[in-house]
Amino acid sequence: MDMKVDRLRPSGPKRKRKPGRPQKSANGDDARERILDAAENLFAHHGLDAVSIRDVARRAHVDTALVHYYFATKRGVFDAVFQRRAAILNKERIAMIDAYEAAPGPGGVTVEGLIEAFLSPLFDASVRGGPKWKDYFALIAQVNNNPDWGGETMARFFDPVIRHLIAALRRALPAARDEDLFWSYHFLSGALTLTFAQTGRIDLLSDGLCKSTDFAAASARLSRYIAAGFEAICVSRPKVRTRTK
Amino acid sequence: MDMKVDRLRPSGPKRKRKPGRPQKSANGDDARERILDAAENLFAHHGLDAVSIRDVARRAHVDTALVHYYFATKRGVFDAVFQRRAAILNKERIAMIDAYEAAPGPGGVTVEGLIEAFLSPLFDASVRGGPKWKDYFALIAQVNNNPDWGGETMARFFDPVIRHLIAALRRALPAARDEDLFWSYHFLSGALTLTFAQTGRIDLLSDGLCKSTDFAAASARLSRYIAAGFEAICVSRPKVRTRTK
DNA sequence: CGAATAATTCATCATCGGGTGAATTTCTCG
DNA sequence: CGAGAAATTCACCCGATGATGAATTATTCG
Repeated sequence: MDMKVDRLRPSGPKRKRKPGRPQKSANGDDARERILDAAENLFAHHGLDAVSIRDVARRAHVDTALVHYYFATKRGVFDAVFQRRAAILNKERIAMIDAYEAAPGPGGVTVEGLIEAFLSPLFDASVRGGPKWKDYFALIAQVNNNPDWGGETMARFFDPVIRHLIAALRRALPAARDEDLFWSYHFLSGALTLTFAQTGRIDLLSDGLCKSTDFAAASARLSRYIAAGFEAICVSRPKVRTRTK
Repeated sequence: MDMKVDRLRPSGPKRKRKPGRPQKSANGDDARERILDAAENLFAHHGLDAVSIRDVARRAHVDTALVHYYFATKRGVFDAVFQRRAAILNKERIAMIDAYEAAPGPGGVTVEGLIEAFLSPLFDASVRGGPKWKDYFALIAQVNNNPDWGGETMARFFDPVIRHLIAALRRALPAARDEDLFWSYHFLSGALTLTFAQTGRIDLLSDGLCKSTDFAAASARLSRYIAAGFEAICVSRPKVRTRTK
């Protein structure tokens, strides 16, 4: 329940190996990577607090102390997991948005096109990147909905991309008000997040007709759905009374 | 991390007090209620696993053993919290949908009208019901996104209402395919859930322009947004290619 | 009142969990 | 090889945690 952040002891090797030499093995089979993979999987499926460092160590076939050696603290493990794939992703997403804006289809820049550009790296990674990427997105889903430190963490890692998207949307919807854009993005974020969480909810609700794991089906619908929402909120403003009460 | 469900010992009093006599106090100040309130608040803000029974007991000014006396196990506490407000809510929501279908506005039943009927009891409770209701919804947000047991739990408590909504939507959108309806609802669920989670994310993203706690602002936009999404996905089907690859 | 039952507290257990310092093995490079 | 650094393991601390049985107080009702 408490959330200590002080780091009393440095973690990891004091002096890095000289760069250029192979780090023990070229594939991702170092203990460090194994720990990250194990943590990613467990955190994604059970949540940060439900998983102990011992669980992670066991799954990585590694001693508990080694986890502390590399990451100092449990939160350190988490941050490392979170960080690992974020950078790759963000670079791709910004590139996609820019590419689309530079060369949209014949009709010019559309909201749907922007949303699609923003989302496609995510769905590409989860559909083609294998189970580890799916785990990672499930992890993000957890964080995004954590009322304690989720907002702050997400902001720290993903705000640049999102501001980039919103700026592009603002250009595509010049009449839109900022509040409407932010709330519209917020709803997008929620819809996306629940999909990534893979809760099995839709499987139960639809009696098996739809599958939580079927990101292709979600991807085929989400952009249109969200684009329509954006346009409904941000384009015509007459019916939205924002001065509430 | 484990999820024991076996209940070895019965919980609570073996014989209930005879009904009709006041249960110690008319207001909600019994220990039992205090425990539920404390748990609701703590679980909502920090998540189930991040909160100990001791935390709950401390906050309720009650001995730890009393919590076990009433609810046997930690999960028992959680279920009781979850259950407490669900029944009330569900009854209201079904009534609202039925009322709207029986007497829609001049234009007949619309998707937006149905969504609004479905959502209004929630926003009413959170705006007018005080902080405990807000806590409760934050709790639901946690559950809804929990990949471990979230889907199952949500289904157990809320599926009837949702199936009711979907049936009504099917009538309003006779051309819609079921997969599209389910996925559309899924996105609605995610958007709603993230709003209820109150992560402070939108506050950071919008530099304070929007507030996570401003459910009125969310409510003013969500129905239109979602209705537009439903219509985009469920009405015209040409562009959606569901047979992916 | 007084017995029965409910509500509540106390003391305690066994385990888990994060974290740590020292020891041990493995690797790298001169 | 052999010194030094990195990687990994071992043994351990100690507070927190879920849970429990017995004891104690409060309440109800005949």
